[in-house]
Amino acid sequence: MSLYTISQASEEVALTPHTLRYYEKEGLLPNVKKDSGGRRNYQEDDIQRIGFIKCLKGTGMSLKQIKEYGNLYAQGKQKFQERNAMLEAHREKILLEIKIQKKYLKMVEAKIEMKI
Amino acid sequence: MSLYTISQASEEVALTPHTLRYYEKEGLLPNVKKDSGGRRNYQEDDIQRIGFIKCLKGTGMSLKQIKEYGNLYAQGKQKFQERNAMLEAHREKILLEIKIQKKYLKMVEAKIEMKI
DNA sequence: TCTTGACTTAGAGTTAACTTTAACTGTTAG
DNA sequence: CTAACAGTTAAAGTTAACTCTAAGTCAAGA
Repeated sequence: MSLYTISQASEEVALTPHTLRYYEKEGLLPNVKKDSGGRRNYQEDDIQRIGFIKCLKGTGMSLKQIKEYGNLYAQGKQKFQERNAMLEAHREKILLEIKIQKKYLKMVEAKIEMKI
Repeated sequence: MSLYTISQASEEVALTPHTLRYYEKEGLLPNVKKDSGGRRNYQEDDIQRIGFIKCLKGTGMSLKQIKEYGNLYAQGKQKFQERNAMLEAHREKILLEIKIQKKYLKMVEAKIEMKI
C-alpha cells in the first residue's frame, strides 16, 4: 500500500512537499520508499518520524543535531546510551526554556498591568 | 552621572557593545545620552528598556516589531490602546508557545521512557 | 491525449539578526 | 605620552532553514 503520496504526507505533517524532499536530501529521512515510477510513498512510520523531527525542531534543535540523533537511532541499541543522553540533555533544555518563557510572560503581564 | 559606559552596559545586559550600537542604529534605543566626547552613557531606564527588549525578543518578537512597539511607546498615552493590544496579543502568543513546549516536552519524555 | 502531479540536479535567492572588516578618528586614565 | 576604549560609515560575510528557479523528464488518471 502506498499510504501517503508526497502531497498527502505534506498535508498530514504541515510541511510543503519541497521541504519534505529537502529534509530527505539533508539525511533526516532515510529510507523513504519509492514506487516503480520513482514517486515517494510515505509509510506510517515516516509520518511518525517527521512528527518527532518537528518536535525536536520546535524545541530548538538544529537540523544538524536532529540528523545526528537519527544517525544514532539507525545504529540501533549499541548507541542507545548516547542517543538517550542526547534526549535527556534536550529535555533539560526544554525545561529551562519553559522556565524562561514563564518569566518573560510575567514581565509582559506586569507591563500590561502597569496601564501607563 | 554616567551610570554605564557601553562596556559596562554590555556586561549588565549580556549583549556585545557592537550589538548595543546596532540596536541603537536600528531605532530600538532612541535617546541614548552621550558625553562631551560623544561616548554613550546608558542610564538606568536604558538598561530597563534593553531588558524588556530582550524579553520581547526572547519570546519571538522580531526587532522590527519591537521597534514598532517602541514607536508607539514614544507617542505616549494617545497610543496606549494600540500598544497594549500589541502586548496582549503577544501574551497570547507566549501562552500558546508554552503550551506547545509542554506538549513537546511530553513527547521527548515519552521517547526517553520507551528505552528502545 | 492531455493535464496534473511527481521526479531530478544544481545553484541562486531570502530573511533575520547579527558579526566582521576596513579604515580610519577621537578621548581619557595612568 | 600612550594604551585602551570609544566613536564613525559603509558594506560584506555568516548561519539556518528554507524557498525558488531552471530546465527539463516521466507516469497515471479522466
